[in-house]
Amino acid sequence: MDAVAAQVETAALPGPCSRIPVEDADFVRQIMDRVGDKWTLMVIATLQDGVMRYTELLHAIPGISQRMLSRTLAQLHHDGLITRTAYAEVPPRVEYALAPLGASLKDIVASLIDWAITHHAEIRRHRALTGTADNH
Amino acid sequence: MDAVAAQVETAALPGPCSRIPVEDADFVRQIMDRVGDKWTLMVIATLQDGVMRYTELLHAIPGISQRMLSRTLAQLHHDGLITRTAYAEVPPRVEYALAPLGASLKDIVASLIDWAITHHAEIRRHRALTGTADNH
DNA sequence: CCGCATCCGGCGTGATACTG
DNA sequence: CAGTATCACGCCGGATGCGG
Repeated sequence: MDAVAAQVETAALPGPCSRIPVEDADFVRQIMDRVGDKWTLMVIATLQDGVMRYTELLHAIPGISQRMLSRTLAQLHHDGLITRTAYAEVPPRVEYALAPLGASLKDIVASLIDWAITHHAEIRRHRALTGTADNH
Repeated sequence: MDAVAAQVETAALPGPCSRIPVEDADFVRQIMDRVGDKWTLMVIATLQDGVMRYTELLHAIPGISQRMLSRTLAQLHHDGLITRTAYAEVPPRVEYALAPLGASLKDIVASLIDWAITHHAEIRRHRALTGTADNH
């Protein structure tokens, strides 16, 4: 956990990055559109474990639909974050894994998950305080 | 890489998703639903600089609508990630800033942005290769 | 049989206009 | 200036069907 945190700090250290360069803001937004998607994050997080098949992912990510899984996998593959290996066999088998580019996101996503596990109780407490108002 | 092989073996173990504790998986998903939202990430990233007003945020985050900004700010405030300070004055003034809980996410979000800036060129290149950037 | 493209219903999302 | 109400559109999810 600390190792991961250290990596995060290392990545965040180049201080002046606190403000997003205006000329990069658009690119950042585009990337965030992909990476900042809940299913994308969940898929990458799940693929941390290694090679997985379509149905495995479908089962490992509760609540995701086949449509969204297919689309997310296609996007990730299209962006070069994951690799897709299809075996022309019977029964058919398709295996997904993190490409190097996706692996570079691994630590960050792991940090996010770590943060979620660490702070979810606190968030739920805050939600309870602010009022029941569970957002739609 | 040997590390990759190790991960494959880990995945081969019976049971999905060994990284995320099963009992926390649901919580992780819930948190990811919030944190894994593009606007949430953009708002937190923008608030890294410090205190900001509604219109400032609206202008600082290209493409966000008033509705989504209000909603996102309300959610973040509801979850205790940001603070909301309203001055009963004319003209009205509302200032938003990261709460300690949100500040704990700062480094991770900064890493994400850093990653986006570092790799967006590579992603765009992959997109061009995979097909004419055509999303069916 | 698994992987995934397609079709349709419902809801979240975004642009505009309006209120305090 | 800060935020809400309204409406039309586009995206998400579930079921179905097909190809390999």
